[in-house]
Amino acid sequence: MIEIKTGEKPASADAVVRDCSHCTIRHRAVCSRCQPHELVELEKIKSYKLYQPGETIVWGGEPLDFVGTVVTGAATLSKSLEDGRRQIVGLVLPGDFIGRPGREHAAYDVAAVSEVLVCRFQRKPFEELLARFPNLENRLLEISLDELDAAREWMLVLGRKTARERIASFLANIARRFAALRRQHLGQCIEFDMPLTREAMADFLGLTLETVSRQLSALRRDGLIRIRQNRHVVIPDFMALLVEAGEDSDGGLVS
Amino acid sequence: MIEIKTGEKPASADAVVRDCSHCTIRHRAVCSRCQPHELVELEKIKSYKLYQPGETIVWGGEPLDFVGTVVTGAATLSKSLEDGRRQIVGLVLPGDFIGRPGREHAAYDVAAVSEVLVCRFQRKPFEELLARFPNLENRLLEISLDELDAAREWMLVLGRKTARERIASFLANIARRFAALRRQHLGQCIEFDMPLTREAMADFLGLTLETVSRQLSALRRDGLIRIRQNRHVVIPDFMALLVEAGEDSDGGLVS
DNA sequence: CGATATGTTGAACATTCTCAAGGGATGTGG
DNA sequence: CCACATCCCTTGAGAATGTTCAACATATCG
Repeated sequence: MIEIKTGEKPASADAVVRDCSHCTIRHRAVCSRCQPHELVELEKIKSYKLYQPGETIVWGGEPLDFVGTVVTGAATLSKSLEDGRRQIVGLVLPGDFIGRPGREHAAYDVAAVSEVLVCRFQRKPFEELLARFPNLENRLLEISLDELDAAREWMLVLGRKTARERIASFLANIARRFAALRRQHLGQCIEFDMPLTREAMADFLGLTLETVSRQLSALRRDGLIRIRQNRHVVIPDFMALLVEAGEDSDGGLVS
Repeated sequence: MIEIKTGEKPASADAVVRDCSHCTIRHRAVCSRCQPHELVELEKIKSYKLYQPGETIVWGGEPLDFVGTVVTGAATLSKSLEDGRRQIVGLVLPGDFIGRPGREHAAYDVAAVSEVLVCRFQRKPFEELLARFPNLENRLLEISLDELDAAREWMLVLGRKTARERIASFLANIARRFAALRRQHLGQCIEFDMPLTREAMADFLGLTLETVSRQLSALRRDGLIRIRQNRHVVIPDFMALLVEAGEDSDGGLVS
């Protein structure tokens, strides 16, 4: 089974990936449909950078001269109001794309929550390749439409779900994404290390960290989840969790 | 000044648009960058359809065999939970795109809130043109990224803003979009007919219709807006409204 | 003009937030 | 190896924002 690092330290980060042919997440990345000769062009404008937990990868509003793909680790996309209220608008996991071609300034803050390895492309040359390689633009369009669907799904969570439903929806989402990365099935018992603190979960869910903590405790009491050492989450019955999330009964296994 | 119909009945709908050269919203639409010979190809797979207020344009989950652009009128994109709770995830105004190329089934409900004229393309042939015309795919990517930004902006509203701030944000949003359609400036006093009922506003804002009504009354009492006949809104001082929305002081006029 | 839709306002209630105190894990230096 | 500090998390009590239920008002449309 292919082991994909998400929270753990990649053993010698620089050595993990050198060229695209050994890349662990290329099947999901923006370059997944590129031909060998196209990859050669991409590699010319590519560089890897490792970010430490807590480090800011992109400052919202600042000029951004690269785009790229997260290879290992987890990062958050967030927006804030002037008085400090923060909303996390996306969780970036391995294979996910960062940055917006065609835009000078970043629209969001991007922050590493664990150690994060990013495969970065200089933005301007990348935009030229986008125009030249339909395979690249195709895939970026698909990725963007998927993220749009995910964002709108989350609007339903933020606008209409209760605190308990939000927590359950969030856990189910994370479980789905980790299962996809590990190529696991969701029918069985699934477990993972929660990449976010309670405070970050609250900022994702539009709640306070106290409410997050209370609802997690409630789900634990009700036997829907188990928690070890605050961060390790076990979901014994995924379908039962989906019911708590207020989702379609079959929404978890299709697609 | 160019008059663009949004809420009003288009005088003889079928006659308004015949060929793309007279289209009122082509500068904003998915086809805005197409060359004349590309428009010829698009016109072959194009047809217009008029929807009545309240009519469903697309049923979420059902097969969808067209995509297209709204020419006149306003429609909502929404998702619902099984128990009936509803969240509007987008407001579709003239020039906006409907549907997702490459997907068999619709992800959201689309419903006309006023009389809506849609310029429809058969989905399969449209996808072929997408692959052949970079100008078309380019523009669709840009549109999708803009909608993604808008969706994430709205996540901040739903997750972190108070009822009063949500209403102010919503009014400011609508004002901005109508001003853009009419090519008006936002510095001056702006007015428009609210396309949504109080209930639909509530479904957009993640509130109840009573809270919407109360907060609108409060904004009216505070002199930030004027309302005539329930639907006609006047914003005498756009910047003051932005302050109530909790946004950057300069966020309204740039871009 | 009456009927139905839509919108407003009030009062009681509920969920979530705020403020506060304390518990547990992890890491560092003595 | 232990004491201590820090960070993260949990739990409680009171407060507040928004919801629910209800009555009434105002448009709109036949």
